[in-house]
Amino acid sequence: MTIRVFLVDDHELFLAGVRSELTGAVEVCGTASEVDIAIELIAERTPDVVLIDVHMPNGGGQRVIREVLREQPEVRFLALSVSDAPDDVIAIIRAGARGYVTKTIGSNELLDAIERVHDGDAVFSPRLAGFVLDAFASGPPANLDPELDQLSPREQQVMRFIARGYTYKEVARELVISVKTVESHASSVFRKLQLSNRHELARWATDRRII
Amino acid sequence: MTIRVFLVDDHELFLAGVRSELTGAVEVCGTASEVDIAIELIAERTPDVVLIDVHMPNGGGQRVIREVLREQPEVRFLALSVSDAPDDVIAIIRAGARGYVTKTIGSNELLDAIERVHDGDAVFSPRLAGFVLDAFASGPPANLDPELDQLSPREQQVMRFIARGYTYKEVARELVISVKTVESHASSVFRKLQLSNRHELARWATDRRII
DNA sequence: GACGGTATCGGTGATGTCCCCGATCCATCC
DNA sequence: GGATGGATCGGGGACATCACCGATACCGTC
Repeated sequence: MTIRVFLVDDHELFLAGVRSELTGAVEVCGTASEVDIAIELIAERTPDVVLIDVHMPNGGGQRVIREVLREQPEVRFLALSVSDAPDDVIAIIRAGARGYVTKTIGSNELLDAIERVHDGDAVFSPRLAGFVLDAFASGPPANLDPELDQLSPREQQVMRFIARGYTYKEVARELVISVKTVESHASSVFRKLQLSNRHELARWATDRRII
Repeated sequence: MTIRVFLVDDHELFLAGVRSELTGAVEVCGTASEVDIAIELIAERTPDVVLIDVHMPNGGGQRVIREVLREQPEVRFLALSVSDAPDDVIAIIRAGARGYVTKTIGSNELLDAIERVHDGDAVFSPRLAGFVLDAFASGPPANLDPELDQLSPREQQVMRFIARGYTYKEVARELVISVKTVESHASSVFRKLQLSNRHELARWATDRRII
């Protein structure tokens, strides 16, 4: 099946360019040039991969990533930026992006990067690779945590609420499912992470900057 | 009644000097020249005020303050240091010290500082005062938090355990009291801080770097 | 000596937490 | 096409949490 890709960039010309380059190879299921619209549309279209610009008014790519991952942890983000500044890379990876490439990239390489991110790889432009490894050594970026991958998307979602101190009832209301289902997911989370209660989970999550 | 004072400094000569200067005016109930020994002896002797050096091997004065306050929140700490570096002052105050004076101080002024700390005042060497006020403006040092003073020492003690995720039963075992007493203290804490459950308390405490 | 605050302990009861057990539905994999 | 695992839901039960009662005792202040 073709990969469903969503594009976010505040430069509409660039958006159109990328769209025409990608069409045929992947399914471009939507585009947005504003942060708030992007968050809404991604929730609606449920793409596999989101190509996202870093610098945008009203919160930038980071905000989109955080907002979307809270509700849809299974969406993969690939940052696409003109900048190769370390701070930008760190910020966007910490927000939860799975990769970072500069806009100098060619369409073939971009397609390759999209496929690799879709398969779960972390992708970085060659000249960023060395720097990224350094950053990993000092502080591991949140979402590439192998322990998190043990959890199904739904379990991650429930886990984030529990760690924030929501009661099961509140989580059930948020996700529009039954309390018993929340209990099931919570039990799975505890078992998989080898934690014994929600307090340990809260500490676990804050230590890893997941919440 | 005379104030019971404990001295901690890794320079034994200095320790002896201060001891002889203070004896008569206050009761020196013990001294220590190592961090671990200090923690043990303070727990045993329960002094009113601890005079403590900032720079020491194995954790420094900060570690002593944190460890002791966890179990004995009513003990007052007065830092006594050769340094007047802003970083040192910030660190030790954040750890929970009630005052900071340099070793250039005379015995009369030191006695006065001890009495004022014992009475609950915050004491700083004159040339540090301006700097301290600046620090307050940017980030209020943890333990001079007015909200914390609403809580009795016992309540603070219980609060710290609760905020760390201990169950009431575990707190009861730690403090060797009944579960019902822990519940009473917890209820008082919630009422005084206007919080409704332990999760809010945990967030409240971490926001203020109390735990 | 009365009063207020702290520390201690107990009972009752509603609700929340977490475990055990069960079940159905659906997508993917071999 | 059956096996596997995820997502959904339910019952029952042990225990934890927290509020609202109550009580006694020790302090210090006024």
